[in-house]
Amino acid sequence: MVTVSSGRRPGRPAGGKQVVDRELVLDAAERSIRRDGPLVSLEAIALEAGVTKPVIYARIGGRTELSNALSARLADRIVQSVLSAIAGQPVGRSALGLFLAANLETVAANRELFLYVTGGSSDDSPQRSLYLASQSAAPLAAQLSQWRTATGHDPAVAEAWSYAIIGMLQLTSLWWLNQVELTAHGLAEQLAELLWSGLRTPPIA
Amino acid sequence: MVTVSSGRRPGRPAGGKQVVDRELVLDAAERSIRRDGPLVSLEAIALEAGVTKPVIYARIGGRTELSNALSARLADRIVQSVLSAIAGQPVGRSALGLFLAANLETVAANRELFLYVTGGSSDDSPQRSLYLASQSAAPLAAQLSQWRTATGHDPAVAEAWSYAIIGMLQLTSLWWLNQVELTAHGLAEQLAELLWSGLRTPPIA
DNA sequence: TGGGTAAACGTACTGTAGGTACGTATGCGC
DNA sequence: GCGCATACGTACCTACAGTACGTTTACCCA
Repeated sequence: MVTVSSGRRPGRPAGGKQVVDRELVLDAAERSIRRDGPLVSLEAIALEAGVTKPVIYARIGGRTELSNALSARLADRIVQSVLSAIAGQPVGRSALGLFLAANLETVAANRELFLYVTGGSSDDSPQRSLYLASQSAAPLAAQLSQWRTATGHDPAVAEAWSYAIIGMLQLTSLWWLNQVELTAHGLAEQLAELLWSGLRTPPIA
Repeated sequence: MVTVSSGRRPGRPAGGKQVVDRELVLDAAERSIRRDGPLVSLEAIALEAGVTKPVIYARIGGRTELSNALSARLADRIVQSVLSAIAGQPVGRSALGLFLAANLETVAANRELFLYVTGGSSDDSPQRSLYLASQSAAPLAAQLSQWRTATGHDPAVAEAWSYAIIGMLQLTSLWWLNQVELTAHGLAEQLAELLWSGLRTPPIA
């Protein structure tokens, strides 16, 4: 009898199917990050998934790719949350507040994952922040561009503006997650005021 | 004869003064980062400084502290550059444009350092982004708060807004540094428009 | 003037984590 | 029932952050 400690065993599994697929690895990575913080090692993640390191590499491909894959997950959650929050709302300050609040709430609900993705150590960290950002920025840019055109303005600013808005959210989230004495709604309102009306709020007259 | 390869030699130096002080180490770190990118090892930095690793630890204290010290340097350069750009200017959209342009130009002039500081690998990356941000955000918040009060508005938003603006700049910088087909001035203008007038630019009527 | 002490620093080590080469166990087709 | 491809674990290499310790030198006091 050669029972292995883990449930997993070497050898080709029956059915021609991998026992632990890519999604299960990502699930395990998320659990590990939630439990141990953004500094988890790949080995710990592998252990959590019930496999060994080379399997992680076969499914995902290194720490950078893992981070990208998790970025995609988080970005998707954010986008979904935002879309369902502003569904049916007319473009306007109210919808903007909902957009921001949904963003903040989703980040808060995925706190450790957000920290992992925006800062966790990797080989090319700067590019990774961009990777997460670009996934949220792309749909936003499309919306902005469309809206600018519809209101008779130049849509050329859409891309820069979308990165600006995402960057604003990313850093305020980080700041907010580290001290908080503000509800997501409260912070969203403050940001909405800035973003909707700009700094040029006229003197009270 | 026991000549050491390097110019440095062990033993207590004459004059009771350290040969390589903290500032020289930071200079060496900057040179290394500029030359080899944000992934330089501490050993490479030590070599560049003409000393060995333990000296780095004695002067600075680990990779996190090194990053913080360099953050402080970069933040200081940005603040100085911004101050001299808007000196004497009245608060307004024009000054805002100058503020943003000065920021972008300084970041571009310290490209690798910026990448190191905002993303370089460390143990607690997320906090480090905040560290850099907080140093730029603090003076900005003070200004904002003062201005809001002067114009009869609630200054409570100042802190959140300053992080929002810094975050906007941080991510747009990162995005801009990675493709650029825009001058610093051009991007600054786009951001100034958003930040000054807000999304609520009225339909053309 | 010489010996003891403290300062400064390099050498050499440890631990950890990312990434990889290789062997081995199993299922499937012929 | 025998090759062959597949899937996986074992064991390793490498790089780097961080540290213990020994050695070299200056300073100071007798």
